Amino acid sequence: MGSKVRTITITDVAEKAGVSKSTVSQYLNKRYEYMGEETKERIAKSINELGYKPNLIGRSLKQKTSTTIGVIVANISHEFSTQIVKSIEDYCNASDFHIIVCNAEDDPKKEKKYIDMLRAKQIEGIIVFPTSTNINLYKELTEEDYPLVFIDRDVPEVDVSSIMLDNKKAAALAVEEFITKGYSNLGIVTNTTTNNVTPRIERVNGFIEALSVNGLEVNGDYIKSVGVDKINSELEKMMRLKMPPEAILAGNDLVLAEILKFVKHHQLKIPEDLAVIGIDDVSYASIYNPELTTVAQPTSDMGKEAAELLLNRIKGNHMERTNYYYEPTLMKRSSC
Amino acid sequence: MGSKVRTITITDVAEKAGVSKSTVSQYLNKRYEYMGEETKERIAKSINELGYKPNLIGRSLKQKTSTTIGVIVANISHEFSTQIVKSIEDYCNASDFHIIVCNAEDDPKKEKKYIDMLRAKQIEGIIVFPTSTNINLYKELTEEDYPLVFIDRDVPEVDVSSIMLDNKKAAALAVEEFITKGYSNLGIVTNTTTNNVTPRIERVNGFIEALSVNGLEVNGDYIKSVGVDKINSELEKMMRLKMPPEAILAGNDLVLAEILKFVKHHQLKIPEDLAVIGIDDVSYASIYNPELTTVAQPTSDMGKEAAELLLNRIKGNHMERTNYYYEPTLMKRSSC
DNA sequence: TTGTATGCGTTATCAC
DNA sequence: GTGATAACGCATACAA
Repeated sequence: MGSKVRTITITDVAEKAGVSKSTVSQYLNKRYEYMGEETKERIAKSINELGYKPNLIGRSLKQKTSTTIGVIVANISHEFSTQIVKSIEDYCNASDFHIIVCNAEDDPKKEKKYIDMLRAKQIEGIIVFPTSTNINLYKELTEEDYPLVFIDRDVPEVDVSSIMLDNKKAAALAVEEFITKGYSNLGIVTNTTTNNVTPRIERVNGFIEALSVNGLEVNGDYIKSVGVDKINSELEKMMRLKMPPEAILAGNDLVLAEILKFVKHHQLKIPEDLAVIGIDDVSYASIYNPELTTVAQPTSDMGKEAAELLLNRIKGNHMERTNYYYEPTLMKRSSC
Repeated sequence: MGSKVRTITITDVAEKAGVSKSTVSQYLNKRYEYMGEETKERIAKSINELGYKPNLIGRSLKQKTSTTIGVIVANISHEFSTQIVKSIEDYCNASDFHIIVCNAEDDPKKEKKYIDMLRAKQIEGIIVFPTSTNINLYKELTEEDYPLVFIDRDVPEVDVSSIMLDNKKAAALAVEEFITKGYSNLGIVTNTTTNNVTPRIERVNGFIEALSVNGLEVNGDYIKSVGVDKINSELEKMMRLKMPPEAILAGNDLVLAEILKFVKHHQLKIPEDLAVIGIDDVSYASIYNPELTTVAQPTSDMGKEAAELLLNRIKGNHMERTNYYYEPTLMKRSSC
């Protein structure tokens, strides 16, 4: 371990205290019940003097637990991800669990690699932002009864609980706000939906439903799901229509950034020339000019729930698969 | 690990293949030299059929290595931190090392807790954004020859290499840009420097030096290092001076956000009423109105260097303590 | 109340 | 070329 000093073990403590290894082990695990006061003190003293630190690897091997869970985020560059991670960590910290954060970078291969690694390290469970391409891998894990919780996205084919935003409602909130402000030609731009990432699909569906419910016409030209690199050209097309949209809902933070770039480049005014709402309450929403109206996710609650669910599951409380839908919040500002 | 299925081990593979554990172990560790082709094949077959996955905990215990390093970030909410983490991860990934990310939230107690935990888990080394309050802890680690690398901040009292921005130069770049654009009453606002966080101090010093070098007067009223919650009131004071500053350098992303809030609240125009440059190239710099001139850190190079340094150290190449100063880049945009 | 013996899954030594 | 055996650091059943 890099240290030249011989690492000191429970045996050293035992010798120094003049007791056996097992007694020291009992002490470490706070099974004081039948232990003499004097023994306790001698052990405590030896531990201190030797600077003994228990080796968790030894313990893990014996007990087959590691008090550690893994978190595989789809892409750590999203603010959403770091907020969730922070919340998971808070909860785990309070429960004396550790977390290993892995960044799959939207790559199923990397995701698989990390899952394998975490299992090999005897990590007790994983919270995943699933890529939806590793369905068979997820199935394998559930068949082996390996504790797993999804967050942000759902994988219907697999029997795993998922913590999600109520994406339909998020879109509906935005649509209603647009309508309240007097817009009726509404558009939505999201990342590509071809790889079945559920939030994107649900947001588009929620958007369409909300239009219908509010008696507005659905215009296919105003609905685009494309890769981030193609957003700009799609916006070009959309805004050159005879009747361009008056307002656009951005499916996430990256899409929002693309839209703002477009607006800036064409020197449009928000909201006069184009009204905008973004899903995800980006860090600069309230300092942007104009301030950006957004739909916020309760990341803190969502992360906590995911961690709680997983830890309970690890502690043996088996529970049925449930999807948890969290309420989005409209942050009214001035971009609409 | 939660699986009801009995976990299958090297022994099972050995039995099934009709060889001994040692032979299987050799195979796993690719010491094929004296191994019969046929034996290899039988082992490979057994591994496949049984779905055997090596248990890294067992290996760790025996070999006293974990091929894992820890990264303790001061505060994961800074974009800077996630960029660094991403870069470290890339490097480690390529070297088949794993990383455990911990978030100290600027709390030395948490930092200590994480360091203890990582060591107990036999993690082979740590990259830290140091809080500067755990000096004795760092000293202990170096005395035990435990691999450690600092990033972002320096701790002069401790014999550990550090990867940093050339903070003085960063401040100087901003000052020069201000001067080029014709401003001469320059100010700087940073987070509080009372807790000895070196970048903040260096940025202020660099700022002052750059003023002198360029023949400008240093005005103490224009130089503020205060907690984030006090920035607004300090700005109020500063801008109410008979002669307020024409331009302000923001010490980091959080300070920049506060300044932008202030500007917005007072309906000032950037750069006409107040020119602004921020250290840290925030994600919204190029979409803000106006686009924000910033000083960028080469996060990718910095993270890579930190990882490389630590991994080399772990592999035994002892090296003298060195501080690495990385070149900042001025991102010329329109806020100045 | 404490000690002895054994095993967790792996690798390393050395004999065969 | 391959296999017995011990060891890593710890926890636990059982004995004392």
